[in-house]
Amino acid sequence: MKNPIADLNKIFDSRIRLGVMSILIVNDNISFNDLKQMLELTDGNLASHLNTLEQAEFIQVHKGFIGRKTSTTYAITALGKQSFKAHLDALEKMIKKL
Amino acid sequence: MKNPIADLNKIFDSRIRLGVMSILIVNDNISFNDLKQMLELTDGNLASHLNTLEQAEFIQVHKGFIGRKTSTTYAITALGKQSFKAHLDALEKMIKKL
DNA sequence: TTATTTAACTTTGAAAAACAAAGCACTTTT
DNA sequence: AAAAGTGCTTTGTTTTTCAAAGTTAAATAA
Repeated sequence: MKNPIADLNKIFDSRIRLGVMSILIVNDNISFNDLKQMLELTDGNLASHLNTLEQAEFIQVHKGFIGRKTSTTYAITALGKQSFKAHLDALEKMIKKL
Repeated sequence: MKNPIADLNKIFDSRIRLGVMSILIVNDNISFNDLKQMLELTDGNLASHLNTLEQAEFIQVHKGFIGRKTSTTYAITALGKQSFKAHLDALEKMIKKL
């Protein structure tokens, strides 16, 4: 039998990062604060998970302005979309024996 | 918007425990060694994850014999089955926006 | 104009979790 | 008798998680 977890991406073990990705895959330009409120996290915790996702090039940061006020938003990258979908596929395959 | 990760079970963050559950939900009486080989883990690592699942009462250990040789097998409990399914439902809901 | 608040972080440090390696008790195989 | 397998536990290191506090810069309230 083949190892059923071999195709799961370690980065998506964390339900927080899973949550971020599932939000970003349907919403572009979500702000730090939106994510923080949706996922009910502290600043530091969210920032560090966003960092992990950014290092992996699964998300991109956009620093922009609303008027003259800075506004940071996050978006999923092509690689992120692909990796996330691959992870979901692997999950599905693992479970489809049900 | 409702927190999309609130219903995910923290115990199933680990892809190893996810793997164990996905094997046990379809196979009863899987041995330590079977799991170890299927998931490609060291003894210590597997044992500690099995312990976590046992503490949570998601799996049960059966110590038996094959002939006169000891044989330990693992099985999912009703609670384990229920919790695992609830987790998968939560995952599905989180992702169904796709 | 001074004070407070908000956004988006970074830094720090503690606690928890993951993991490999080695040891162990017991049994079977050679 | 020696080697090997099963199912662990113990030990110790590395990694990860997380909260709290500090930071910079702008916006708003007093």
